[in-house]
Amino acid sequence: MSDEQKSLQQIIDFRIEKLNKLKEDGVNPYPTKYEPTHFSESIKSNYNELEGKTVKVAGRIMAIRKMGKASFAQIMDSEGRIQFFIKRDSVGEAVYSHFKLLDIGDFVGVEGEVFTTKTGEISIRTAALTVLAKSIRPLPIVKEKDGEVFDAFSDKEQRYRNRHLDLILNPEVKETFIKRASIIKTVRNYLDDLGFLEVETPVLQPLYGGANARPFTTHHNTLDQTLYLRIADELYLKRLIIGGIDRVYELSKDFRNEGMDRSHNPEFTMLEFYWAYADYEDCMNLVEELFREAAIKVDALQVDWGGMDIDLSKPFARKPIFELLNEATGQDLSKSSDDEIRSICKEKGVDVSDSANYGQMLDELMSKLVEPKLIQPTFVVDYPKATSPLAKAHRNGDPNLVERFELFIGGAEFANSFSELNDPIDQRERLEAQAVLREKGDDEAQPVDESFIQAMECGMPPTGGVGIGIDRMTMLLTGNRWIKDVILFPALRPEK
RNA sequence: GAUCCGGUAGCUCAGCUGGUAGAGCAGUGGCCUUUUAAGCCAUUGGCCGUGAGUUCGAGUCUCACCCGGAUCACCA
Repeated sequence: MSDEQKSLQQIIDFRIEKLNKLKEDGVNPYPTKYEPTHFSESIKSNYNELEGKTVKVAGRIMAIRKMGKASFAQIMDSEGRIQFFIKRDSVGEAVYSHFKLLDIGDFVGVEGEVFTTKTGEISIRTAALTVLAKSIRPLPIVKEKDGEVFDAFSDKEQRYRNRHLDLILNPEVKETFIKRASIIKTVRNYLDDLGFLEVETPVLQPLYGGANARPFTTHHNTLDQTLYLRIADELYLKRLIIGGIDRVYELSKDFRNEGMDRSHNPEFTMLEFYWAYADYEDCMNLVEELFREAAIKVDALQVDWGGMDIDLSKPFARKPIFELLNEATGQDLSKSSDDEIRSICKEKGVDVSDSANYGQMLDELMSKLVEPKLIQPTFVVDYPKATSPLAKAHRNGDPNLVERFELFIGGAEFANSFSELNDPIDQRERLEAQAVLREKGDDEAQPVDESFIQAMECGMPPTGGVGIGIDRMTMLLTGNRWIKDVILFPALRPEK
């Protein structure tokens, strides 16, 4: 009996039997079309006008309560659920017998007048019942009373592996993805209105760059060429800035061949935009407004994120990284040597590898001591040059700093931005320094992209650039703590 | 990658210090013409994640592996 469990097969067999009975009785269980006139929730909210009127609704049967010669059942459509009442004396023996062959999970069309039952539930008194699709595999049964849910379909593995069931049975899932679409639409509209041009750049790249991460590798047969799935769009978008597209953005899937956890999925959605003649402060203002705009659209100006009350309505804080680090360590790290910083790491119980350089140690101190405390939206500004090979040196003349910010909310990073480096000689030196790191075994350091540097040598205007993790933004604005809950089909190990 | 927790019927779960696998829902057969976790009677359904081991005997104990989750590590 193949790999199906016996009892499941039994259920399926029964359903196929019913399917065949319907066919034998001249019912097409899979017709081509049905035209509903109304949806469930709008019927309820417009009851005063619709009472006694005939409506047609279509949806999936989610509950059946049979009482001999009359029954109640509930169908779910795109708006919600509504109950219909079906009586043998009203629809006739034949139709009623067809109804009795239906199961939870089947699609039906119901036509009848709107009324209220004795117990006060707005319902449809069925005059005509149309089978729209018979299901043969059972749905998990979830019941509910007074807001309390029984036997919830809650196993995370099952939910992610069977997203269709998750969507049917856990209404908040659909809600999250409706909001996700709304957030993305808001982002697009916002940038479009400012004159940014949306573009598409290669996913398959001969050389990857624009971030520090390990890539996925693939191979083009005809070209007999190794290609990488992009880890960022940055270098291509800057070529467009060089080419004269002064405001440009891309909403794209990026791919990073790294660990997975509650905030990392191997493929994820990233917004990057580049803005000629602007600097990182302009970008900061834009990002702040963009977040607020999106939050308003999905009603999340104040949002509970895993017990943290995040307030996006107030101006975001802006703090230099060394101010935060100095507060956290009680030392002026901007004036400390590598060895001094190493001993501070030790003192504060922050693990760093022996080979960690200045930038990596500061990174580590930030992520252990500072970032978890950045609950309300905070722009951390003015990063050390060592970890920012694509950012412009700070205008204040400090040779160790670049004009860069990262946005932290609820202890997590949401955006990364800088005044883009447009000095081709400096850029070449910095990428070559990355290449040295690479040779020393840092497989996340970026390779030198000669054609990118050559493009920059043709002249690149001063530019502000930003990357925003759209999945994380969605997590925040929908109150979800797991990236898997904002990605419809998150990466999972294959089922054996 | 490390540690911990979990995997038992289609679903949600119980199963004590080893002694022949349980409930509710769903399903099936009845009864039931205003129910709503509908109800009542009867009833089907298990490679107890996989594989070894210990034992007279393993869902239960040991080991390995697979899948998921949590924490940490790695990582924007």
